[in-house]
Amino acid sequence: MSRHPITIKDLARILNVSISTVSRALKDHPDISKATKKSVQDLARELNYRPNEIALSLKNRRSKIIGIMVPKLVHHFFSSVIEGVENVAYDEGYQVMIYHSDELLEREKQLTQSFMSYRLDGLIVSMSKETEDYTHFTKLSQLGVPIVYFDRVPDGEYNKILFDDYQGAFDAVEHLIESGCKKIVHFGAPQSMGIGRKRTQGYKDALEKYKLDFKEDYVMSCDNYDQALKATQEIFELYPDIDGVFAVNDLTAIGAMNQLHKMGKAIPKDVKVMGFSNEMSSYVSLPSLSTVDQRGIEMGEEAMKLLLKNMDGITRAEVKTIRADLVIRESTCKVL
Amino acid sequence: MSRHPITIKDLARILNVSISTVSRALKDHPDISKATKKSVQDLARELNYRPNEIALSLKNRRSKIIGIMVPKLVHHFFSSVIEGVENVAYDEGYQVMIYHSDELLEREKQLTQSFMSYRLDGLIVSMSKETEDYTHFTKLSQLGVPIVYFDRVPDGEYNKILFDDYQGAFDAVEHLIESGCKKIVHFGAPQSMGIGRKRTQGYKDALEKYKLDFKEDYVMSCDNYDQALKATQEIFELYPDIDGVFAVNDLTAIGAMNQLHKMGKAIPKDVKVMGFSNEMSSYVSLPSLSTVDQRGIEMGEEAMKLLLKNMDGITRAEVKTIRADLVIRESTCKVL
DNA sequence: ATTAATATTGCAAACGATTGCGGAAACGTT
DNA sequence: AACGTTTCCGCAATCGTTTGCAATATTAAT
Repeated sequence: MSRHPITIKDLARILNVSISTVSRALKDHPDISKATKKSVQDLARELNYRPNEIALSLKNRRSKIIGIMVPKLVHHFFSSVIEGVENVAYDEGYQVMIYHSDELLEREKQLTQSFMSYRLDGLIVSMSKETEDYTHFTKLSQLGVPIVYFDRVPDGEYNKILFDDYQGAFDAVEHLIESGCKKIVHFGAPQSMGIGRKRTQGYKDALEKYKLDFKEDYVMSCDNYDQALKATQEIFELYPDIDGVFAVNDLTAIGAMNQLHKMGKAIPKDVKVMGFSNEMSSYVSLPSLSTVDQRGIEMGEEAMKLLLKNMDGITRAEVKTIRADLVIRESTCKVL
Repeated sequence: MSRHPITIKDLARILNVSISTVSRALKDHPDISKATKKSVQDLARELNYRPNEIALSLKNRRSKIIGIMVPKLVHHFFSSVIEGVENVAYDEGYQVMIYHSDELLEREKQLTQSFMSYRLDGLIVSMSKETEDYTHFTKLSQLGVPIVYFDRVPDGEYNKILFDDYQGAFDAVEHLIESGCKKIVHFGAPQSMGIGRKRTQGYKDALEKYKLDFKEDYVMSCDNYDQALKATQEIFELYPDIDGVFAVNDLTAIGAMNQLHKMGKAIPKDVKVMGFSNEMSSYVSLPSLSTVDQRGIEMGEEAMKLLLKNMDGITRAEVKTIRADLVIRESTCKVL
């Protein structure tokens, strides 16, 4: 049944008018008589005519599509950013093309090429873990493509939407302290990653504010579930009187909780735990995990708004920071 | 810096040849002399020329893009299907456009319109929960757009990739029985949903095979975490000697486990629990949850392969079923 | 009735790329 | 020198749409 979708030409042929007349009639151009307009519009409706966006893209040199590139689809945070972007984009008549780099630099480069070939109008991107050299993005910028970075961003003067990792970490640790913790360990991401550094710094500064002793030993490089099991075992054998854990993400925190449970420590009675991200798992863990919400939807909305601004021609680099929200659950409950 | 990307015309102008010559030189057409070819190709490389896919789409009446429409991005299952689709698509030179219906029928319809406007080459779709009338998809088919449905599919003769929900459920319950359970409740999705019916049927048949008594009371309509907390409370107060739970998805199963824990029941000693889907949470729950893996990546790969077949002109409807894989973890451990 | 003004409509180029066909050199053959 | 081949290249149409400008038809003004 490969019948072509109907085009403006078909309408013109059927009604025995020129294609320009059809085109103008469809957009209510004043030059066209009421009668002609009506007949064209009626037929268009009847035949379910849809303009060919491809042809329009070619003609207008813009696609009305923007791209969003994320390193992982499965993370709740990225999914919610996408949702936020879509919210704003759809309202403005933009289509969203999702690019999934899968944390692969090669894939990322390949996708930027494809991005260019399809002449999308703008790009929102969070870089892969592997990405250190980001010239494939700056090249796009130089060609006049508006880009907004979020979360995993490059250094320098670019449009960015940032999550306030430092403040989130600070608040999280402060909350642990206020809940009664004196000896808090930190399971952090490698310090080569921006979020690793910032969250660790927040941890340190919160300790300092409350004059708690900071030990190098209390900071472990550990950012996933399985690593957390091992790291927890190790550190608690070394320092059995630790009473708080601040992890760089939720799964790491849950790993710590599960291992502590196995070691006979009660949460939150003996040890309090905080995660980071507010993934689904933190809601259903046992006990439920206090964490830091990254407000992904809001982040996506802000990113899209900033992109729209840039597509309108405003080019000065702008940075917007999203503040963290603590989500307090059982794992940090004060126990009387 | 809104300089246009360079086109075949630019190359032609610079080298003082016709655009047809450039076009042919770039594709190594035998009509073009070695010398000309070289100069064209060299310049193209130097100027980083990329063909305008939009123009090609218009000319060829095909976009080399396929769409995949999913109701939710955040579910691990859908994310992995997308990954599978991408794997095959990229190898075949197709770009993947992800459509996110967000479980909204309205959005779904809107997206199919947009899909048409962009003349994508094919569509892989899992329908939203709200979708009962799916004529917006069959209309696309009638226009010659190849469609492959997966997971949430319409009734009738269509291309489908199905997960064997019945067998997965059967195996899951059989596993519970073999682990020693005698009284197994089922937390199921509404019977209006296909997966609800099929998984419940698998549950019933497994019971029958082992001559276990089936009670209407043992089947509860309950398919999320919070509902599971309440349902578990209710059913275990009524029937304290239940020793097995089979839930329609992982979060429901985890809800059951957490409530049971609160009620002082030990898992897997007193009660064994099985989920369905193999989401991340099932790996990190306490105890870790036995579940049914839906092999999303494979499903995506099969879907894309079937779509490719259809885009090549094979039109007979085909149905492919993916068999379930049990993932055995602590929640169903035999306790000696 | 003639001219001017206005209301409608169509022609054709453009967006970037492909491709059938025809044409012009350059060559070899007699 | 005249012809046929071969080699290489350009013209122009095409995909679906928009739009400046020219052209025609209609009405009003004289």
